[in-house]
This record gives sequence, C-alpha cells and structure tokens, in this order.
Amino acid sequence: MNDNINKEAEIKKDGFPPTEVLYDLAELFKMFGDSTRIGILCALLNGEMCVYDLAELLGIGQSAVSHQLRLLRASGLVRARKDGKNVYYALDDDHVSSIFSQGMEHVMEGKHGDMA
Amino acid sequence: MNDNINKEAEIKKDGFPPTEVLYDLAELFKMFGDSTRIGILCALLNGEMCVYDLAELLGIGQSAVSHQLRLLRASGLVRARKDGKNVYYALDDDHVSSIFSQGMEHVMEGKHGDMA
DNA sequence: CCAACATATGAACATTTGCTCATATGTTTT
DNA sequence: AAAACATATGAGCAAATGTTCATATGTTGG
Repeated sequence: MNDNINKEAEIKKDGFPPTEVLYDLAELFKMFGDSTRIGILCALLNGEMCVYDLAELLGIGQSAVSHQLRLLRASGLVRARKDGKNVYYALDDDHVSSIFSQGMEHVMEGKHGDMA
Repeated sequence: MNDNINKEAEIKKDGFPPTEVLYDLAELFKMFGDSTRIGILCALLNGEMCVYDLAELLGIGQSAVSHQLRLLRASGLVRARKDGKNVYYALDDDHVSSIFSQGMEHVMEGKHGDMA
C-alpha cells in the first residue's frame, strides 16, 4: 500500500521522532508545566494523599485539585484508590520522580551561578 | 512585622518546596510542553542547528521557530551562536537530555502495555 | 550601494487553559 | 432517612498561549 505517505517526512528527518510522538511528549510535559499540577505530583512523591489534604497543602480549592487530578490520571501519572469517603491519589509512574528531580536541579542551578 | 504571613504555610508544608520553586519548575516544564518546542529541543540533541533548518525540519514557519527559540533561550535551555547570516542554536543545559529521555520512556510504555 | 537572504520582533487573532461557582454523586454517622 | 462530609463534574469566564502577517534589523555577494 501507500507506505510512502510519511516517507518523505521520515526520510529527511532520519531518526527524528514522528509528529505523533512529539505531540505525546508535549502532552506529558504539559502535565508538569503548571504549578498546581507539579505541586500535586511533588506532594505525592512522599506517598498517597486524599483530595482534601492536597487542596489544603497547596492552598487552592477542592474543585481545582479535582480537575487537575483528572488530567493527571488521564495521563497515567497518578492512580486513585477509594477508601470510604476519601479518594487517595498516588503516583503511578516511575518516571515522575526522575523527571521531577532533573527539573529541580535545573531550577536550583539557576538560583546562584547565573550571572557569568 | 508580620513575618507570620507565610509561616503557617511553611510550617505544615515541612520540606515541601515553596510556591516560588513550584512556579519555576512549572515554567521550566512548560518549555517541554509544546510540540514545537519539544521538537526543537529534540532536534538539538544531535547538535546545533540554524533557525531555517529547524523550521524546515519541523515543518513550521520561520517566525514561529524564532519566537519559540526566544522562550527557550530565556529559560536557559538553549544558547545562540551567530555565524554570518545564520544563527546556530544548541542545547545549553545538561538536564534537557535526561528529561527528554525520561519523557520518551513514559510515552513509549504507553504505546503497548496499556490495557491491563 | 543594492538586492537577496537569515533572523527577530510586534501586533492581532483564535485557541487553550485553569480557575470558580453551582450542583451532582456517593459515603458515613446519627 | 436525613445531615454532614468528600469528591466529581459541567458551565462560564478571564488569562495565557502559539501562530501568522508584516516589518525591522543585520549580513553577504555582486
């Protein structure tokens, strides 16, 4: 069949990820690219937490947290466990921790040795 | 004075990054959270490139690339080197590579073993 | 110096995003 | 069963975002 549809793209790109992968990557990093969500992820590094406690820790509304948790779950970054009235969220991906710490290193380096 | 303004926040947060750091982290990851920018960063993993070539590789306008490169440079992720008419951009942060590959792993895992 | 080229930048515009508010769903307690 | 509590969700809205278009700036070759 016409497997030359994106041949042209693949040929010159030579090992460059296809558009679809770049799109998925961007979607993933978007999850880290909001202070509320990165706060949630960071909080969950220390173990699971329920929605209300997350809201209190981050100082924002329960609804906002819930909305963001839905996105994080859709991305496969967190999972939910229901226990009575509460729903406890936990990290569901090993990469979160390493991505987070790499980002933290970058941010921390910028804190001092900046003016060369 | 009232130095207890964010005392309450700091006390219970206990090791949780201050709001400012979370904000900076989010700003950093935002740079990875757009398919154009992640495409640029990915391209630069293989070495420096000029604006026009980036635009062609990514299949978008020169202006769009230029705008995004400005953001990437402001974030300290890329640096620019002028050579004649051209400006060559290169990665300027060791963490880009590891953040990128961690993200790629996450994306690739989602490609198959998804329906448990 | 002028034309062609490479990049940068500002303005305008459409889209996306993240919050709040109101309300729905589900659970425990009395 | 009713009240109190925890979470989820849809609508609406204001702010942020990314692209395009037009144009400015700077560079090389004739």
